[in-house]
Amino acid sequence: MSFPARTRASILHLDLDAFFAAVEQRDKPSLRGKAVVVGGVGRRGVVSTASYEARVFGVRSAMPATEARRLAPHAAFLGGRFEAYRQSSRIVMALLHEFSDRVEALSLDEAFVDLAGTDAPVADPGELHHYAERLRAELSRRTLGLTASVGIGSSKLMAKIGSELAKPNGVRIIEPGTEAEVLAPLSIRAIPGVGPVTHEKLARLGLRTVADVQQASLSELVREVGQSWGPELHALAWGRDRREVSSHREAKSISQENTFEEDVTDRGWLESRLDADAAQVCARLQRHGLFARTIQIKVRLGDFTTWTRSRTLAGATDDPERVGRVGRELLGQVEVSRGIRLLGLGVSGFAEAAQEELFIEDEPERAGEQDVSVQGPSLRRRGTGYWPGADVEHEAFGRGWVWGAGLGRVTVRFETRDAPGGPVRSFSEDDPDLRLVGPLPMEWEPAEPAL
DNA sequence: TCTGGGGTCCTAGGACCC
DNA sequence: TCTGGGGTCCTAGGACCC
Repeated sequence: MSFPARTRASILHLDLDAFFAAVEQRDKPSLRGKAVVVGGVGRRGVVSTASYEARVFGVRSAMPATEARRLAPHAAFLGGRFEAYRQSSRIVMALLHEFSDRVEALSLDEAFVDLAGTDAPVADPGELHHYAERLRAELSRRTLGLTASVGIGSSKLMAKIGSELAKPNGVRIIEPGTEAEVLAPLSIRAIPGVGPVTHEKLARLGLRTVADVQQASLSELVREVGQSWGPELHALAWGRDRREVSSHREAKSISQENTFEEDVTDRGWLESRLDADAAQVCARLQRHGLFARTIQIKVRLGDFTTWTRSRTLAGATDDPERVGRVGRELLGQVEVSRGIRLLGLGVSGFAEAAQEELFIEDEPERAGEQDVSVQGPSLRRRGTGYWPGADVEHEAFGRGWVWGAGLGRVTVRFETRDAPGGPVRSFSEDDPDLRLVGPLPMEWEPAEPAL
């Protein structure tokens, strides 16, 4: 870490505004200008994204859906269409790659771009502002109306702080040399990595703003938040951040987990869930040509107590039978009678080739090995049926989206992006003329998924 | 009707090795 | 008779991010 600090505003951070909700409003004209909440629609769902109209009522990301319904009972609560979000995300990432070959996607709706060495006018704030506006305009054009906020600064930290200050639908350039003074008045929560726990620890020391942390002694910070995070936090408070934009980050783990509608005490049923999870996780391993050595399960009880159990094998594998078997054995170490709220399975410790096991560890044969049919406590999940917000097509009425579903009925609003104002009709859930479909294709969609 | 799902990174203790 | 010391791997838990 001896490379010099950047002296130019050459890092750009882009953040799509209320991304999931904005895609829904774009594709569902009757929801434009309305409160829209995207998230889990089950009993135990949480909010992924709230439209700005819903935020007026206090609805926020990560909030329990029950609370969101209480705050904004009239809002549209949708289950989410990840195919559509991925589609628009690919368009945005492809656009960013036209500006620089160093793009680091942080999630579907966020990315860093390294502008150094490109034709971006990084030395001229006025020109740079125009440049960012051209990028945002092109983004809106290609995504049919989504908006993004852009921050540009001398580091990842300042670019991200900039896009936060620019929200929604704006640009903020933080000029080199002004970092510490821009940061000073902000809450320490503005620094990425400072969550509720660190916030509380620092508040107990009387530190609330970034300025407070700038003035704090290093030893005090180390004592409170640790040997690694203390010095890091102090540096970030002064705007010192030399992290590079890295376009090729390799995955370190793959996992899958499910929260059940009701707590589960049936061990056999949980074991069959682990087999299903293992199958999906291994399919992803195989798609990426990877093999894993460590298998981990995660168990959450009704009272939110969370346990993990893991085992590292002598050799790497992508075999769902084997991963499932290890998962079930790990579950054997866990008391299940209090009721399980969440069960998950993950793999890590990747290798690019399988290794022969020198010996097979203790792996008892199970009776009824092939009986893995999954049924039981209401795993009414998407994919098995209709959910609010889903794209559907009807033989006679054409394309529309699910307005409501339940009690064997589905209500559909027949409208699309550019054809608003169609009729609303109800159908039986097993009406053969009605089916789930994927999102409509988009002109700027790149041929190959960027992944 | 409290609290998703997919990740990353850090800490700390014990085993084991030299 | 007190009980070195450092490095690496493994396990479990926890903070945090979107």
